[in-house]
Amino acid sequence: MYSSELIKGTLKTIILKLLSDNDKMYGYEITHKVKELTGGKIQLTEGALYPTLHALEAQGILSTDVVNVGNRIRKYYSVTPSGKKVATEKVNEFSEFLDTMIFLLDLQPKVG
Amino acid sequence: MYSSELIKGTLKTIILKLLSDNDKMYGYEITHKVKELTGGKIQLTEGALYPTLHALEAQGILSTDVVNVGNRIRKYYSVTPSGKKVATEKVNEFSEFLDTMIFLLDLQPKVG
DNA sequence: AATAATACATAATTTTCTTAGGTATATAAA
DNA sequence: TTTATATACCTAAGAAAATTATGTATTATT
Repeated sequence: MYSSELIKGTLKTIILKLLSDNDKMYGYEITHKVKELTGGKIQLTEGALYPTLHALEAQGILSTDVVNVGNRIRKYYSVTPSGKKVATEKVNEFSEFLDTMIFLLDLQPKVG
Repeated sequence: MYSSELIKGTLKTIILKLLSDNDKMYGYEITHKVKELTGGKIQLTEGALYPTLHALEAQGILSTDVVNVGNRIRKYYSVTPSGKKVATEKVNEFSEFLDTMIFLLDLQPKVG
């Protein structure tokens, strides 16, 4: 688990990347997917996640589809057509930022 | 210039890396060095820098040496012996975080 | 029956940064 | 010579983003 300081500012980028790749996901699913993919090193908190999802929806970047699963609701989020562009830009900007930080901190990243 | 959101949480790491490599630097020098090294993509603001330097000093991670240059003062910061360990840990943690983000966002970093 | 997991949400507080200002000296340009 | 720019420190009010702590409710497991 990384110090929360490090993860600051990455939430929107992570959400938009996952939703770009997965067509539709719901909040609870996002937190678990991120935890799984990072081996528990990044754990999104609901207090940060839900307000961010709501904000992205209000900005027209995400759209929602509320589904009933038994007696429980599940709110699926998808990237809107106009949101796709924003998502790509966010990820690209983060990628450039990483390159800058790798240079600045003189790091040797593992290449996948 | 990256969106400020992206840079959030990286200030301490940047400061500690620069001071680890450069023995001693003063605040104004740090902002200019970072701007120079990143081609203007990262510009530290004084309102963020100085309080952080003061906090790191209060924590015993940095020590200061005030020098008179003409009639002006210049406050040099250095990493203390015990601070060296903190600095290394910070940079290492950031390095691991980068690897995690590269995997999570499916990025291909430039290798230096 | 009690606990954990699923699934949503908000509100108070804290952390961190931005914006905007303040002080003062030295240098370059108009 | 006055004005602007650069050097060099600093703080305080406010905004932004996250944490922590709750709250509601259903479903599955022990």
